[in-house]
Amino acid sequence: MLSINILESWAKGSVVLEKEVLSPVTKARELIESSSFNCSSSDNMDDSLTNLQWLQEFSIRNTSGGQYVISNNQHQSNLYEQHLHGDAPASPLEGDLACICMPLTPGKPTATALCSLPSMAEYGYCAEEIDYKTNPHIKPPYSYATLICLAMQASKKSKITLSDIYTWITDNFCYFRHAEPTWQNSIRHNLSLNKCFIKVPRQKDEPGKGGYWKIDPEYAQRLLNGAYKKRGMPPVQINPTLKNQLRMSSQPETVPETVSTNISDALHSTHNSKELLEEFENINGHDPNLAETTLFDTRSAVKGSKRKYTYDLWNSVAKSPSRSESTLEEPKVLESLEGNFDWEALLNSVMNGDFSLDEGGPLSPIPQDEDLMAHGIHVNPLEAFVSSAESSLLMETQRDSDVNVDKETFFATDFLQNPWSEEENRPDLLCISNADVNQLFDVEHSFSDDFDSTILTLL
DNA sequence: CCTTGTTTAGGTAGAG
DNA sequence: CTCTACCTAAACAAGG
Repeated sequence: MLSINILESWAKGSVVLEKEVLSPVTKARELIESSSFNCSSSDNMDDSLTNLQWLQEFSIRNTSGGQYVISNNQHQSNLYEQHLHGDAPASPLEGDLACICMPLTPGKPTATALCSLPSMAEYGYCAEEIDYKTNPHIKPPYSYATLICLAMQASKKSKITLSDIYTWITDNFCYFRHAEPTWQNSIRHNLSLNKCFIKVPRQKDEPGKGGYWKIDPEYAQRLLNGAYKKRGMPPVQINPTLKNQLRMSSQPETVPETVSTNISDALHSTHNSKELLEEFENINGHDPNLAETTLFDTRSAVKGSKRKYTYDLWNSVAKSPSRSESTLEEPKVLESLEGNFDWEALLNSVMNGDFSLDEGGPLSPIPQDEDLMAHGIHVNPLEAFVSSAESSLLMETQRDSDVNVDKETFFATDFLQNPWSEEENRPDLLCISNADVNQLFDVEHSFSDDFDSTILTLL
């Protein structure tokens, strides 16, 4: 039962997580993956936030350790076929190819993904898994701001240097190792222009050049009553320098790794890119871009014919519809009952206590069966997921809009309010609280000792 | 000289 | 068509 309260506390900013209780969900997800759960939908790919297809696409980590379970080829082929024919509903992670499959190796920052976009097929990436960590051809579908934020989160530090950002990105995304260094200019541009990023001057006694960067908590406060905008995933971009090469080859060419992929210890590489992205998605509705737009909803003010980049989150928030309004406008509920559903809703259902996972104690052994508890009743894990999500969504419709806190915004706000601990190397609230479902389900990923100490601190 | 940081300018693409 | 989000390029300055 604790997992529910855990997540509820998590939503409130105080996090209580246990290691073992989530394993049944892992099992459940395995079942979901292996099941023939079929979400027939005519939704286009942009309806990703209310879609269950992506859930089916999840690969589940093997709880026994070792290699992660990767989606079987047949499954991938089906997915690809569906995408090609346009009849496959898009997942919240539609463009987030890194989030479809799990790393092959625990703790190894591989963003393995199923390629399922026609543009990728054009270059021979059909039904292939893409590992952003090793694949230099495909540009990760994440904005620079997202990447910066991920790097910051990965650092587990309150501040991070520009070079650390570079390092993290190149360590986790092979594309940028092979790409022209202009992307670094874009990174700097983002840091400077985006008001959510604030520069922390380096102390005089600190060696090195340049300052540190962190997220401005002020904007977290401003975001409290704000809304966010969701934007679809950017198109997959092929490394232009490799396009011709890819065209020449009918098979995706394996480009040898020329750069070591070792992650800086200072960056606490236990957070790989995929996990971080998932965390963001979990916070912000599973859309990495949403993560960005939530956290760094930028606004460019047009002055005459000249655009000035202000990246003014405050203006954006002020002009955004109220939270309740945006909630009322969300058509997620019905869609979810029609076969599309929101992973966040599922998560919320867990938070609301609708979804009981553990019949033992907080530290009870990992159950070896696939049982789940929903409202005290044994249920099929798959059913549990679906029913809990649906019940949650139904409850959502009946809830007063004032009471119905927009958890996406809340999570994002929570993140911005508590981006990082001031204490170096201490797992901050974000890093814990937004531990995504994958991580929650991931026994192996586990929780560090300092995590436990942090929980005690928070309590 | 290189890195870092700021600023300006122009472009693409999706959504309304 | 406009707005918005995001990207790319480039110029420039400052500092190690």
